[in-house]
Amino acid sequence: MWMAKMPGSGAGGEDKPGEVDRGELEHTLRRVVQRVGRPRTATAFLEESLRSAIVAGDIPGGTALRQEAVAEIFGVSRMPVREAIRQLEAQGLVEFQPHKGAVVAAISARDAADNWAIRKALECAALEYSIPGLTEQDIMRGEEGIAEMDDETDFSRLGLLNRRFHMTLYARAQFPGMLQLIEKHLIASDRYIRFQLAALGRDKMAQDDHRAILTAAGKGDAGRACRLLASHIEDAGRRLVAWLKTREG
Amino acid sequence: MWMAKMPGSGAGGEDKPGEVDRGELEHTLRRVVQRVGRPRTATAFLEESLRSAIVAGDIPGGTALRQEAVAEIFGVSRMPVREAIRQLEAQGLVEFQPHKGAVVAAISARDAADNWAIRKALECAALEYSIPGLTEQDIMRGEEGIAEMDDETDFSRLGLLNRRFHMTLYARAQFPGMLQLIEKHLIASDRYIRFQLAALGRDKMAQDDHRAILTAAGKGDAGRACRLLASHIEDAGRRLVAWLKTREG
DNA sequence: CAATCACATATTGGATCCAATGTACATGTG
DNA sequence: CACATGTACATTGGATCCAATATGTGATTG
Repeated sequence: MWMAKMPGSGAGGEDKPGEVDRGELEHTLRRVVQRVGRPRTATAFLEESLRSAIVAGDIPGGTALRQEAVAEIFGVSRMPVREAIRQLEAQGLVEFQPHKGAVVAAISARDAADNWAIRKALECAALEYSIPGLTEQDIMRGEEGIAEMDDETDFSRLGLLNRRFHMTLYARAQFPGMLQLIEKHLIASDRYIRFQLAALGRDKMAQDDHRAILTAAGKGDAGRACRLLASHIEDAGRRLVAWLKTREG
Repeated sequence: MWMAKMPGSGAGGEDKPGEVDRGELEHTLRRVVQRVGRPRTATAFLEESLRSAIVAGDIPGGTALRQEAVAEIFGVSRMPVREAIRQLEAQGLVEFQPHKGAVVAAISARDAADNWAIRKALECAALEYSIPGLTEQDIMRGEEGIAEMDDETDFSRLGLLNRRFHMTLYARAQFPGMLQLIEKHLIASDRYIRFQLAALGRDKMAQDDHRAILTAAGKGDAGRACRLLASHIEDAGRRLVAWLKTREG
């Protein structure tokens, strides 16, 4: 059984400068293992775990993912690690170079700008498609989501709640692939949001935006709702990118 | 062996600009080979080949991709096949089930509607970002592209030219990730366009659309260009989806 | 002394083998 | 006869081994 022999083998923690701290990576990954549970294949399990750890910021950008190290930590061979890393590369979470290996994609102002521009385009379109189909129940769920966010103090859950709120707005759009693409980019933006939250604290204005958007959507006023959503995303993106640029420079 | 080795590839490979005469030949050779698309790894080679074959319609939707069979055809082991299939799955070109295998994603009206909705949202946004930066040279290149499409009779090249034309329109948007996403969906839509072309023949109206969009973009009239592009994509999508639905039902 | 080359080492890419899983078909039982 | 079960086969998942490639270090040579 591939998960049985987790502990024991990799205890010797040698930390060379400029490389991954094996002990720390091992520790965080083990925590993630608990959270994710065990799916049908080792590859899927690794993919879930690594993605979760990356978007949660547990593995910082720039970290090299050595196949052998990851394999030992999870108690599997290098092969499922390779396949999982391939998948993560296609999802843009790691950068990969043949014969050199994979590193966790670094957080950058450029990527953030990209992500927010894409989100703005897709989410506004999805909202427009979704509004005619929104039910009162959807609106109620949105209000509950906003209230939950008001009460939430844990930054890591805040990202999840924010994502869920946005997705409820678009839930009635007829395009499942579009929704999947949006969710993927919302997950990616979680990394950035959490980064900013940790440094600047939470942003009260976002909640006002959320309320206004939901109200407009509830009235079926697609034009107003889309304009509000556009500036909601654009403002957040602009603030984030500006802050990241000061950090980079 | 599945590919020829590069001559002299073992050397240090540092390219010093200026006087070093020796390494220049090697360097230029390497660049040429790279532009032509020399695959660095078997996995990359398989991914390219399979994607090209799927997009071109050489492998029809629904076809099961047996790892062993593909491996034999390409003269490699199953492992690079597995990794390539993983990548294709992440790109949405094949559907994958654990322990069952991969099948080429089927063409469906539903997926087409999804693809066109996503493209409309993303391409309109990209055009708006790009227009302020468009140069006269870009416009000229667009005109050349339109002319090339007028003359082209080969359907498979027509898709490439159409894609290139669209991408020139968006080339000046500062969001590389957005452009990459658009190109990915343009490639996916090639499958559908080719399908339709083969059945219905080519669509003359699209060329009029292209000219009108390019003219508006050349004048810097972003509003008009975006409206035209939106209806260009929407019309084509609607016609395609309607046609696919009659085929399915 | 600088540049280059040769060699050692670490890491990934690919091949082959074995195990696990799913499917099809035959067989037994109500 | 319908349905459950067991078994054989096909196919994929994972482990281990070997080969190819990149990188770092020290010797050599001009």
